Amino acid sequence: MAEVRSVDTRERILDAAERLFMAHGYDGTSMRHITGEAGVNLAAVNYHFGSKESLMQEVFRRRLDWLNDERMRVLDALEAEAGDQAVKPSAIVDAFFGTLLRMADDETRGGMTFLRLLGRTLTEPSEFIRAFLAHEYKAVMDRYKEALFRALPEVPKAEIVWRFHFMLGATSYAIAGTDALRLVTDWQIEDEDSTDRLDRLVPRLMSFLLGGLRAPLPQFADAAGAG
Amino acid sequence: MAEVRSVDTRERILDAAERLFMAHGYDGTSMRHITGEAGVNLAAVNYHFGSKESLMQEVFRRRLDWLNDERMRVLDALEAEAGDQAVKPSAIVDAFFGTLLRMADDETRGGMTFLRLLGRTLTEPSEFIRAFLAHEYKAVMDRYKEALFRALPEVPKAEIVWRFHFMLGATSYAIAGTDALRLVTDWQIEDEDSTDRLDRLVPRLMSFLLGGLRAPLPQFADAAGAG
DNA sequence: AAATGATTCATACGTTCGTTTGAATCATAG
DNA sequence: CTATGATTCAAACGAACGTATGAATCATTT
Repeated sequence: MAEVRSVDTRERILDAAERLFMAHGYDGTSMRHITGEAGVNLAAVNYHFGSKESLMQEVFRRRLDWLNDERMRVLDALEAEAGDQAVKPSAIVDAFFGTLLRMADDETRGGMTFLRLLGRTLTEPSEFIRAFLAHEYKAVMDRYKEALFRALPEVPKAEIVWRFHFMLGATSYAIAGTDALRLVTDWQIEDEDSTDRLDRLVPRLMSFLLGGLRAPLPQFADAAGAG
Repeated sequence: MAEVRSVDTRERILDAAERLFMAHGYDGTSMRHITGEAGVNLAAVNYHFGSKESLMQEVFRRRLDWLNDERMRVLDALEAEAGDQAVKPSAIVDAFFGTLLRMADDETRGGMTFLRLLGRTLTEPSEFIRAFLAHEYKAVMDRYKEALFRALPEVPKAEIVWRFHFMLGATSYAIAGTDALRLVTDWQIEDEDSTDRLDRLVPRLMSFLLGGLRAPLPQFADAAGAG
C-alpha cells in the first residue's frame, strides 16, 4: 500500500479547505479553489473524501475529535481532584472554553484558522453541517451541562442551559470576529498589538463569561418561576 | 407613474429574500429560489434592485434604518432624562439590545426572521456584506460606546469595547440559534412552551449581558495594564 | 383612442458548479 | 521484470448560477 502520497494529498486538501471554508464559507468555497490552493488535481477531493460535504465533515472531525476528547479528560481530572466536592464553575468554564481558546496557539491543531471556522460554522445555515456538529458535540455538551448543574445547585437548570448557550455565542463570536468585527465596530485599541490581543482575549472572555454565568437571576414579567 | 405593482413586487421579493437568506445564507440562496417563492419573474430582481448584492443590502437597509434610528432616539431620550447625571449601564444595554430583541414581536419590521438573519450575517464571510454592515452600524456603535464610557468611567475603555463585542456575540447567537442550536445542544426545557421561551429570552439575556459587562476586570499574566 | 413609460415576461447567454470517467502514472509485491 | 492496486491526471458531464435582452403587457396621461 502506497500511503505516503495519499496522506500528503489528504492533508494538503484538508489544510486548504479549512482555510478557505473559514475565509469564504462552505457555499462560497469551490472545489477548484480548494484543489488549486492545495496544489492537487481537482478529482483528488472526490477520490479521497467522496464529496464536498464529506470533506467538510472531515475538516471538522480532524480537530473536534481531539478537542472534545481533551475536554472530557480535563473534566474527568477536575472531578477526580474535587472528590465528593463540587467542581468550581470557573474551572468548568475554563475547561470547556479555555481548552477551546488555547487551540489558537497550537498550529498543529488548526490554530486560529480552525477556531474562526468553528465560530462561524456554529451559526451557519447548512443543514448537514448543523446535524453533523450536533452529533459530534452531544456527549461533551451533556457532560458539561451536568457538571454545571452540580456546581450551581441553587440556579434553575433551564437558566444554566440558557447561559451556556449565551457563553457559546459570546465565545464563537469573539473568535470568528477577531478580524471581521473590526469592520463592524471600527474601534481602535491603540495600545495593544495583535499578539497582545490574542493573549489577553482568554482572560477577558473568561471574566465576561463568568460574570454572565453568575449574574443575578432574571425577573420575569409574569408570576411563574423558571423551573 | 404606476407604482402600485412595483411596490408590491419589490416587497414580495424583499420578504422572500429575507426569509431565504435567513434559512440558507447568501450564497446558499439563488435568485430562482427567491423569485419562485415570491411568485414573480426571475428578471424582476435585477429590474428592481440591479443585482443580488444590491438586493441583500436592501433587505438589511429596510430594517436597519428603523432599528438604528430607534436606538438613537432611545439613547437621546435617556441622556435627556438623565440631565448631567450618567445614564445607567443597564439602561444603555437595554436601549441597544432590548430595542433589537423587541423587534422579534413586530412582524411589520421583520420579526424573528430578520433577527435571525442579522444574527447569522454578523459572522458571515462575504466581504461586501460586512463592509455594508460596518457602514450602517458605525454611527450608532460610536454613540453607544461613548455612552458606556461615560456610564462606566472606572472601567478601561478597551475593556468596555471588548465586552460590547462579547455582548453582541451572545445576542446574535441567542437569536440566530433559537432553533438551530437546539440541534447542537439537544437540550430539553420541558416546562416552557415556545411562546414562553421568546418572552423570557429578553430578561434572561439582559441578566447575562449585564453580569458580563459588570464582571470583575480580568487579571493578565504580564504586568501591563489594559489601557 | 392613441401614446407613453413602467413593469412583466419567456428565453437565452456565458460561466461556474460538483461530480464522473478512463487513461496515465506511481509504488510496491511476487 | 512484471503484475497489481493505489493514486493522479486531463477532460468532460449536466445542472445551476447571476445577468441581460427584447418583446409583451399594464397603468396612466394626453
